[in-house]
Amino acid sequence: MTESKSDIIAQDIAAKIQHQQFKAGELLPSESQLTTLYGTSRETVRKALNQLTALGLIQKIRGKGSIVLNLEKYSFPISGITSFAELNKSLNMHAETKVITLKKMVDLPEFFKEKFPEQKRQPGIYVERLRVVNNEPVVLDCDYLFSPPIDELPKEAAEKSIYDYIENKLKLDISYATKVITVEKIDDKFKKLLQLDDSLAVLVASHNFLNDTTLFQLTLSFHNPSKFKFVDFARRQKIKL
Amino acid sequence: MTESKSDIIAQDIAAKIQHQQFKAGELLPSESQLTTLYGTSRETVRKALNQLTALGLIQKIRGKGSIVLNLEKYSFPISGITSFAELNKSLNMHAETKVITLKKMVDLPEFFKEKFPEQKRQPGIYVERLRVVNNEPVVLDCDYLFSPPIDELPKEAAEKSIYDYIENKLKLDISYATKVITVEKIDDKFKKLLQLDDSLAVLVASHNFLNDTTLFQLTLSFHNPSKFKFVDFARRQKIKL
DNA sequence: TAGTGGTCTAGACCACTCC
DNA sequence: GAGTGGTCTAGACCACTAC
Repeated sequence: MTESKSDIIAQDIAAKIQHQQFKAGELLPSESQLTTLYGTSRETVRKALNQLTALGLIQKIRGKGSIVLNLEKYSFPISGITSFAELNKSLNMHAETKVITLKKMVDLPEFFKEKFPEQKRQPGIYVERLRVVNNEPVVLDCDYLFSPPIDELPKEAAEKSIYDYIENKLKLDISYATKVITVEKIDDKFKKLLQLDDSLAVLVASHNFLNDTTLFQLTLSFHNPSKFKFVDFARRQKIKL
Repeated sequence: MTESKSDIIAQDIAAKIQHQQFKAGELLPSESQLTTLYGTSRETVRKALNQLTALGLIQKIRGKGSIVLNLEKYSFPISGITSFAELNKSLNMHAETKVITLKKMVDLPEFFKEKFPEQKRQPGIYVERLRVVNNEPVVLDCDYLFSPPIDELPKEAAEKSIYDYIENKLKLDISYATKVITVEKIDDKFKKLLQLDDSLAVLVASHNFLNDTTLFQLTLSFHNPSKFKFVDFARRQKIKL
């Protein structure tokens, strides 16, 4: 799990952008300058810059240079697969997580089967957690973690960060996810937990995969519609499907 | 606007995946095989594969190979900035677009100013379009195209594809966008157009930029909540912000 | 014309999987 | 040990911007 040179360079530049050492609207040092600065080859610098481009931190313009984009102005996209604990940390929210349920099961809960009809019977761990920000319930996260590869889940891990536990204790390699966002009617139990007037909630359903393409987790997140906000940064596709 | 070798290779492999010439769950030819197959260097092949990885078409596993992922199973993510016309084409929907309004203005409409309070006064073209699928109204798209760079917009372009007009007629280079998804109360006019019972709609607000970081378009899309579906593919971030 | 980013190459070494 | 992908290099040529 050693970091590559290009990752380190990307990290470093990203940090300097966030600390306003490189300011929005200004140009980064040129690729050849960065090459000598970091003592590496140009292609390696370019890989780092490409990561920042994909994230929306910079925009490269041929013949000119790399411009630092203004994140805050159009709202910070924190995409990728990001856990609540990580979000919490990077946004400095005052937030807490209440674990409502945590139990082993031999098969998926019924409402998971409805939303994920393609899933076969498999044992796992079911976790229900309420996210509370400024004393208001914001999200109800329902997770089903398949066993194997996840055979145990300590309560502290569910309270703190399941992803941290999976990556650092179990040494599993979380890689990618597919998410589907819809608006759905929810049942009274969840309605009450989220303190909703209406029975409509925003549902984010996701499949989460390890590096070896193993599906290790299914998630159903029910969001209070009035608190829901999803921010995305997208680049125009060159490849047509 | 010539296509690079790596783009062509990525296109080619993507097409073969879609036509099931490379099937889900199977391995692609190895990088060295692809290198000889396309008569290019390995780094070029790797750039192509990296694009497919970012799109979620394949997963690379060290020591093994590149696995073709199963798109349909977890719902086809069509992210990036994709226009309705392009979506329509790639999904084979029976859809039509009704242009409700198309006019030049000296400043943003009032409700745009509310949603985009940071915007300054600037002339532009305001377009209101209703997207109808299977005779049901699905989305109301409200666009404000800044002049410059967009000084004219023929009605046919609004009916067919604004993006096609901007890219191919005006030769402008659409590059990236930031999107924010929320749930909002909407006014009666829009409620009626979308034939909603409720006054809640899903709002997708986006800033759209050219390659040179010029903001050329603001969009407010009001979605019928019962028809709304947003699909996303995300990879775990290596860079922490 | 000088400087910028965009693409491509041929080769090297490493870490990992599989047998 | 043979084959896979991951990283890095030094150099080349091109297209574009700015002056």
